[in-house]
Amino acid sequence: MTKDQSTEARIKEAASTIFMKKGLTGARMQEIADAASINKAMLHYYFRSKQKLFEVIFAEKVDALFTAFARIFQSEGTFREKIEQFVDLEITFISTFPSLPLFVLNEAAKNPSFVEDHMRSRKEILKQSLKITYDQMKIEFGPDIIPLDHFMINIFSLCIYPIIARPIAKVMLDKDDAAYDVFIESRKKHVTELLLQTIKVKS
Amino acid sequence: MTKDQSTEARIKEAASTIFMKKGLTGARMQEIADAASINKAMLHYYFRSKQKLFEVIFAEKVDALFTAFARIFQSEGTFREKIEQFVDLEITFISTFPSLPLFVLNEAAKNPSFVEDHMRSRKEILKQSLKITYDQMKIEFGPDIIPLDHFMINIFSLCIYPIIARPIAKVMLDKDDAAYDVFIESRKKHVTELLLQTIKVKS
DNA sequence: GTCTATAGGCGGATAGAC
DNA sequence: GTCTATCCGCCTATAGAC
Repeated sequence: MTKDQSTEARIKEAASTIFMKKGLTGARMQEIADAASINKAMLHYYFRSKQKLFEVIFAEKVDALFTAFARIFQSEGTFREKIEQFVDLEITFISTFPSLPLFVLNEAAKNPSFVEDHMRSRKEILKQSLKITYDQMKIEFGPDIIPLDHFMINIFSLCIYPIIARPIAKVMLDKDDAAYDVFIESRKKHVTELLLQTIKVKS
Repeated sequence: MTKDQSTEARIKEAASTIFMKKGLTGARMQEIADAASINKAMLHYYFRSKQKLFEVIFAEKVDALFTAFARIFQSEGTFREKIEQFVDLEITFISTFPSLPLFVLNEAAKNPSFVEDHMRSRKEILKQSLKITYDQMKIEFGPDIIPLDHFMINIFSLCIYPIIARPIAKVMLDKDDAAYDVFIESRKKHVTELLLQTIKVKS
């Protein structure tokens, strides 16, 4: 928490860390204040209430997720290269912020309407990028390919779930943290091949 | 919350509901007491503290998950039938208790050591069942098949993630709840075919 | 075992000086 | 804008009667 930032920036950075780790209900205003090296009163001065502060942070996180995904999809090249890059970048991104998806999913589950409203405006960028890739698939492989819905969900499932399920998967696969990192790294190639191989999967 | 149960059973049922919905920190003892049609004092009489009550419930949920998975794996028949049944039963099970995986993953992330210790004793049943299916794969398809680790994680990812990501996926796929239910149902066949088709995927 | 009443403290929020 | 001091309600937990 570097001192040479505006107070508001420091608060947001601190709140981001604490909320991600403990969730809305688990976080304490005092803890956020400490992490930002200010006192509780300032939190209320800048963001009025805990709820408001949380909503600002949460909205930013959803944006971060969606824009990251959208940017990842905008890679250039052949269809194979696109998938390769997308899987690589997505796994890398989620690995860098491993608590982000669980945080979003969890708070989304607890407050569906709030989240849905916020995402609705963001999804078009993502859908459009994906559509282009999908059309490219159709040209290359013909019209009889995996439905877009399944394709989309498969990518996200295969990239994200292994990272958010780490504590459980570690135990099931008998791996320590280092070994699990290697495993996740190896999934980049595995998932890419799997996706390419299942373009013509029977519905 | 049927009245004709022991108090302890009613408390556990109520606590289960509330904790799953709101998490440890979001849940209120008063709320649990109300749901169980008793008063707060009884909660402490039976379970001493909120933390203890939570741990009992959480342990039960982890057990429920693992034993359900283990039982699902113990299906009989050809390899194809096994995969078919496993995917079908797993998606059905998670759909019936959609907040269970997110609850476990979330609390696991917040308290890794507690969870890991508890699971370590449970995992063997599951691993053994899966190993049998995998050996069957080897006999049928030869030794050059998808690594067990990836196979295992792929199954869970493809079955579980679409259900826990429902609020987000709904928006991305432009589906209402009914349409999303249909989609999840359609994944039973899709995921089965995908898994069967990728047994010989390049590592 | 079950209840009421209450302790005790934590945590979000505000007042008000500087 | 930033701080200290403080309010006040909520929430866990316990005491103690029945």
